[in-house]
Amino acid sequence: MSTKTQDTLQDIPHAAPEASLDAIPDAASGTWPEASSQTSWQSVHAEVLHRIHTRQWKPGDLIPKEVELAEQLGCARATVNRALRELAAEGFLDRRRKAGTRVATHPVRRAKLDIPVIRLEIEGRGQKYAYGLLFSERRTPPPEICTNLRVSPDSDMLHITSLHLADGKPYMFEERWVSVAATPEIANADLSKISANEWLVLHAPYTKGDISFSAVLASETEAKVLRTQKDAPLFLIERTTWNGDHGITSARLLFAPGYRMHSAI
Amino acid sequence: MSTKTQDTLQDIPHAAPEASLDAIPDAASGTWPEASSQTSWQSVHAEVLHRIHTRQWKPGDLIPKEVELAEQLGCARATVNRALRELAAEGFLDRRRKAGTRVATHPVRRAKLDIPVIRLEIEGRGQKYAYGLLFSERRTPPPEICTNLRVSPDSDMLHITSLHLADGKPYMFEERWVSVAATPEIANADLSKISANEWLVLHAPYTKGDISFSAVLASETEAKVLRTQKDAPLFLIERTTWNGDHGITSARLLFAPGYRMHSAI
DNA sequence: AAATATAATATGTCTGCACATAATATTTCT
DNA sequence: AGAAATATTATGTGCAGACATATTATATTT
Repeated sequence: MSTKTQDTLQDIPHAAPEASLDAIPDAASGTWPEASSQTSWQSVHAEVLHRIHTRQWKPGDLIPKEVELAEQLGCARATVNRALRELAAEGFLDRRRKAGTRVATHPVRRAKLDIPVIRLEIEGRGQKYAYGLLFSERRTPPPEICTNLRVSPDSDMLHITSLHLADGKPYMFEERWVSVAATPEIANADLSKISANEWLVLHAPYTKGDISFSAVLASETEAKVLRTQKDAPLFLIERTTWNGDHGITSARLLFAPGYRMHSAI
Repeated sequence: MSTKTQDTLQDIPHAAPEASLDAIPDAASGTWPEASSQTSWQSVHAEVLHRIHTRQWKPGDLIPKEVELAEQLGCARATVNRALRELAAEGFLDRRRKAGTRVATHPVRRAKLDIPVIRLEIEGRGQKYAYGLLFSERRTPPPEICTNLRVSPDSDMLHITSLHLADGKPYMFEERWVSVAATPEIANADLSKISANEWLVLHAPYTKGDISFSAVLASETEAKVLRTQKDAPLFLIERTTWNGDHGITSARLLFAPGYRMHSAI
């Protein structure tokens, strides 16, 4: 899967002394598009990453400053800046204003977890999605929800449990509390048609959220709903969101045994 | 008013009536003083996010084009571009070249999981970290590792199991296979002093990685090592990394009961 | 009417320049 | 010497202008 990045790397080093921004003749490159003409920030990104990977620059090393690199690679400082900024955001570099840029000593790997709406997750795998509303009531929340969402014990809330299925098999069991005060319109939504999850995504924006992952044992009822054994190991996602100071919703998502969440890093 | 552009943007936050504005806790909040008379991309970022949160721009809506926004907010297009680009990267916006920019209909939330070296994770919580090498051998890998790492069944590998402790209590049980061919120097490392995890971070860069999370039951031996019961629910991280086409290492990280991984979104 | 070429357009990126900011290095003062 | 003021410097950000590229909209041809 060596894309053209490799090639561009090779190209970078020879920086034309004069040739400023004039159209570089495509020369012999006529092969694949977007190959040569652009000494882009992506090339710089790739080149720097390459130097890190080949250990020309080792963890902790101070790398050349932006102007120097720009000169070396034959591009503008802004371009180098863009590349280094992204690399820093990805955790490969540490940058500090007057101190310079160095290779991260402890590459805190940032796994980017895309957490799509459950329906899309299932459909994305080519399975058939189905959804069932199990239970719904409007009442005051139990203490732990109050703590979680930081709402008062007498708030008006919706308590919903539902089941998401993939190809007809139980996939995820959702138990959710929604603040009606924060999103009054949900009282009118037909939650047997659209999942609360999805409704909220479309109608209740949030500014802040919290998500946690853990492993738990299936209780008797949970096992029954998910059609598995009591004490089966279940993957649990707990999720809470706020809009400003308003607690919006708090959910417990229990996945059927065998569920694996994964990601590239 | 006075000059030309400068003032306009600082005013933005006030543009909206009442309430929700103060809901933005951090970010630009502190920096309202006249200090920066220039319009920052962060202000634009905040303003756009604000309009999304207040549903002036709803999911699916097409928002003004960059030049218009730039004019509206009194800044350069590059500045708007930077803000919108970040918002798109964060999953709030969808952008396509001639089609324009619209509010994401299914805000795929990106949880950024910081996965630090285990030692730092523990020390970061103020606990005392300890590490013990349980077992180490050099041999050919079992089939599933071959598949995982895509190496041949007769490759020279290191098989290591170790235990990480927090405040003296078992925290994580690690079973790892390392390709000696890919990183020969590891044969000389003293893995009773430094964990393979940490050694690899410093000496074996990788270009590609894969990580997955799931819930499993503790086997008898796993339970014993982690000082818990057989069939306890354990949080499992499986991790594999490559450098180019070379499989580097594949690890199974089993966390003691009660472990929760979490993140803000 | 369908297929194809052509124009229009919003975003993507590069450049050169200027100034802001944070941190370090140096000097000055007590 | 130690503290405080000052200079230095690498990164951070803003701007205007130009061109590149992807896509859509429109015109033209078959």
